[in-house]
Amino acid sequence: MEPKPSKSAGKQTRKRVLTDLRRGEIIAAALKVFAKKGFHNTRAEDVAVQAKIAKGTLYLYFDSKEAIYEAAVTHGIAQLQAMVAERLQGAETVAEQLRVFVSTRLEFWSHEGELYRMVLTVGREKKQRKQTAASLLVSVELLMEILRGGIKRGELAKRPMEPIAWAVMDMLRGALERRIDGAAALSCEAETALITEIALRYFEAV
Amino acid sequence: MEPKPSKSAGKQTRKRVLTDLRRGEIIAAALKVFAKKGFHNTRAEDVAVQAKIAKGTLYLYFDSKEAIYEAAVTHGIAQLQAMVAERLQGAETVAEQLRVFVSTRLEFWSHEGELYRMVLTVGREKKQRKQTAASLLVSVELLMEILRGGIKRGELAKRPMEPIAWAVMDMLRGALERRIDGAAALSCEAETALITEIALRYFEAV
Amino acid sequence: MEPKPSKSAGKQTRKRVLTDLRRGEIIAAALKVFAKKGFHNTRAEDVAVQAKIAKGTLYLYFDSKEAIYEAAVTHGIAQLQAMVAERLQGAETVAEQLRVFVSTRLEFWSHEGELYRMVLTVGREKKQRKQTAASLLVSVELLMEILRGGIKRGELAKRPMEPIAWAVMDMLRGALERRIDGAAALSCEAETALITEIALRYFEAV
Amino acid sequence: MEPKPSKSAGKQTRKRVLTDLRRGEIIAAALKVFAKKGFHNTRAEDVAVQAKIAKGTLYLYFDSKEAIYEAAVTHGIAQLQAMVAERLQGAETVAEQLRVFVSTRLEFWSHEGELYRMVLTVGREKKQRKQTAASLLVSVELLMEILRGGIKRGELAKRPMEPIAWAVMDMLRGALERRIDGAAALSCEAETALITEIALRYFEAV
DNA sequence: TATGAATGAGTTTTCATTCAT
DNA sequence: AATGAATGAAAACTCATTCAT
Repeated sequence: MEPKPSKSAGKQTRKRVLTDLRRGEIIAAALKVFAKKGFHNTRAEDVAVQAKIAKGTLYLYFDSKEAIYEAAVTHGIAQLQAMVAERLQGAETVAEQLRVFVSTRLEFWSHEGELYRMVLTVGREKKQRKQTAASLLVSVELLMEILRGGIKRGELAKRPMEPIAWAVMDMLRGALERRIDGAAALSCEAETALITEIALRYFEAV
Repeated sequence: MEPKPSKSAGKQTRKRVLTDLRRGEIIAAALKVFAKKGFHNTRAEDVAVQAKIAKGTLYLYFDSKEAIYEAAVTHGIAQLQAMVAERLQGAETVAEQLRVFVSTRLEFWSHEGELYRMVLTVGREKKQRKQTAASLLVSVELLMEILRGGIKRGELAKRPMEPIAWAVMDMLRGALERRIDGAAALSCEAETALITEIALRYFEAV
Repeated sequence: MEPKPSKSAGKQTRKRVLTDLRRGEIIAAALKVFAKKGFHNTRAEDVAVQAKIAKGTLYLYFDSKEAIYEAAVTHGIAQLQAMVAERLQGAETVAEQLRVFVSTRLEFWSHEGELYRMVLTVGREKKQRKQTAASLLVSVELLMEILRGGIKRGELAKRPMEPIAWAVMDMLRGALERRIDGAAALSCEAETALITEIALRYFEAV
Repeated sequence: MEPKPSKSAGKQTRKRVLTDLRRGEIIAAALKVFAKKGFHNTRAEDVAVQAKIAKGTLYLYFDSKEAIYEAAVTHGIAQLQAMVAERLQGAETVAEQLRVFVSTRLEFWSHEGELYRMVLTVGREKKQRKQTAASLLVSVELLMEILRGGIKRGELAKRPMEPIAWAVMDMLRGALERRIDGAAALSCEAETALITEIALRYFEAV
């Protein structure tokens, strides 16, 4: 009935750190098994085994199997967005900004392949659809902001931006998946270059 | 393990036709419910109810819930490929062929949104991954064939084709999903024009 | 999510009869095990085993373990009340009516000892308290009706009835429990006579 | 299996007193929560929280959740019997003794409503049944002793005593429960008077 | 002595699949 | 062929009890 007791939201440093540590371990374990076998085909106990704890212990740190998934995704997304924001600091031209936008994402998810794969399988189910869509939207908006800057500074011709922004996201996603599936034909850099080029060509005057 | 014996592969015409009819009805029903609630959240009985038959009857026509999924996908893919092949007959220039390639897919899946959504959710799970990948490959190869023709005929500059082929597939997929999710910003035609243009710009001489 | 499909509430005679039969068997089995081991110490599977069906089958006929309990009680109470009402038909004097009221209950529950014991253990828990209290109230009101008739006809002195009505119910309950526990000192008839006598004495003029 | 070794049965006064203190606190806490939510729906941790100690500490003082229940009951019963014995000192006539017997019980349990409610729900389960029955028997015997005295002294007619003794206990219990459930119609005194009157009327010569 | 994180057996319930009719 | 009642394996989650600190 009562919700988990406010999960380490206080500030008792010692306990809080330990708790967060455990939660982190569980998330990592979950990532591994969810990615490998899919969310639905993974039993809560599989996660526990992977995390080397007992089944019941999971429920000391999370309310449900779903809660673990959500925590994992939220955590990953936050990390990525922070990283992108940081790297964008040093980029001045549109071309450079685009490159950062694309390559950071590509690299991040290449590392976090398990998380990515998990999002792919679970993220499309009804319940998660909104969450997934929302976080995509944030990315598209950032991208449009970048393009808008380029147009304003005259680096790009004035053309509708939204469609190409989505197209970039689509290509990014495709590249990512092929990477994670081991079916990538290009290096990270080459892939980045390609997507960037396509986007820039779209904004060349006719 | 063994597939249903009466896969209607024999030649008793009467019975075979009836069987195929039923299988088709079941597939259509499955499509509807799988797409709506997701594969895992759909009970075999839901499919049966939708198909207006009894639960047990399902198993006269399919070995398992999974088998229904597979049949549905295979069936859809085959239909699509036939349609594309046919429409390509009348297309001569690369631009026209690209347009057909893209718009046919867009239209087909827009109609078959349920099937598409199902593939999206289920198709990424381990078991189905190969099947999904294989059918994608077929499409990419067809697309490359089109591009190759264009280069040969001098309509396109000579550039590496595989990356852009995948990029087209990615954009197509993205467009499709937004369509199906009701989040599409462009009409089918506009979407097609955009993707085609991007592809062609890529092949413009520098 | 959806409630059981309106449990044989229709009128398709064949199926309905069969379903009710099964439900009855399950209730009987539940009575046995709940009474013996207590509601909480009985696993759903124990009921199934007793009913000689599989665990899952329970859930074709009832929504939950609790639902079985409720059905059993409701069923028993209804039976009892019908029986009392019927036997009261032939009773004219207060003394006779009281005798019927008491003895019918005593006999009924002696037979339905399992049900009674179940009500005793489960019926006091928060959730069921209201149900139990309500059905008691019905009995007390019937009893007061009987007494009121006696006073009106001058067979009894005019004294407050409610307290003695409850007292009769209390004695009845005690007698019942000792019976069921095998600790009864008197026969059913003697017990009935005693309680009736005590009630009547209370109404003797001072 | 063995009861806790340090049942404070030894004689190290200091430790023993402390231990008993703690046990008492735990019992009081248990009473509160068991009465409120029922034995089965109370988690060991609930008791601990109520007692403001840690979950593990419970098990330093009691072997199990059940042991706490038993201790609580035993403790309560002992208290009651001591109180009744004391108050009976000053009572000389049967009427007076009956009044004391009834009213003391009524008052005691009214105060200890939580304990009483707990006994009601848990006391009927197999394991506790004997304990409950035994302590009832003690009361009935005391009551019969009182009645026997009355008969011997000629205050009461000579009639079988056991049945009426049980009847008194039954009415007492009923009155108690209605009190605790907040459904009592009479005051403690009126209730006592009623029960006493009924018992005495039973012993009036015909 | 006190703690509370960890454990894992045990419980309810679901649902793919079978099979007697 | 068609049915749908029956099955029982599995899965999520709970909680009494233990034990390292």
